[in-house]
Amino acid sequence: MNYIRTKNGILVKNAKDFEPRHVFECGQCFRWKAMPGGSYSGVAGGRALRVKKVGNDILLEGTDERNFHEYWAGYFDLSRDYGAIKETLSRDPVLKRAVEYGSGIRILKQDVWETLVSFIISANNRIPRIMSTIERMCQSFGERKEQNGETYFDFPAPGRLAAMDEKDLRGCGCGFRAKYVLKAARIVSEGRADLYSLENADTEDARDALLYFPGVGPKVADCIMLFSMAKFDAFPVDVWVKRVMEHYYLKRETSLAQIRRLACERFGPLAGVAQQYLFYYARGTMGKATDRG
DNA sequence: TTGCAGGGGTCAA
DNA sequence: TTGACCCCTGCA
Repeated sequence: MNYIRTKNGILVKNAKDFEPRHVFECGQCFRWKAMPGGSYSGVAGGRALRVKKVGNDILLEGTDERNFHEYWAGYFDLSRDYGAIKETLSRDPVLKRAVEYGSGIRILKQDVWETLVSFIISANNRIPRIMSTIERMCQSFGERKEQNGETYFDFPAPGRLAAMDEKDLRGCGCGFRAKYVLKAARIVSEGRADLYSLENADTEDARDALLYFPGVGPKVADCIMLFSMAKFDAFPVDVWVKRVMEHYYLKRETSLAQIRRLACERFGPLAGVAQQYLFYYARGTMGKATDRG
């Protein structure tokens, strides 16, 4: 990819398949906030960043070239050709519309531990509350850092959360998910599961391993694999994806497991990317979407 | 103003 | 297969 250094950041040139609003509001991440003027501000990988579209370019403010290469280029999946992915998916007439609607979506490569906890919290929950719960957890238990005079908080490490009580986590707004987060933290910090090795496992094996965590069912496991392990054949089915799949493809009430199976057959190794376009399309066009950040 | 249903699922029975 | 689960919001 092409980029130039600026005074306090990196300008990625001709990033035509990168629209910050699509990337940050398609439901894959919870720590990016929309700022006045259309930029997004967030924390990932222990680093703070501001992201803004400038014409056809993307300005990443608050990083240097080293951190850009070490972290952000991978996080934003910048080496992948989403134009080619969209072309392939657009052979399907429904996906063609969905891809046009969310043309700037990219699948982020997020931290596995943070993604595990975030999606445990997402169960039967709404986006604004998920975001505020995670932010409170970070402020209460995450490492405090400063960058250009601004304070931000890292996502708390497994050992840090493992040392807490259930009531501490309830205090952050986790609700009934507090016990799941706590147990997951203890499993990871005690070395009973190696989250980061799952990236190298095949999708079915990684899925089985994730289902071992309390609070992780089929949908959450698929989200973790798609949004932190680049397993693009994972197809998370939530109510919106169920809705859009039944409406445009299946024409009848269908079980979650069956929708997942049919989608994987139909979309193959790009099923997860297709899911993101369909999800964003459904959220924007099908009925009420009152809880969008 | 108050009350109630329901939400980007999972668990347990 | 079904109800309970935190708690906040929208709506009657």
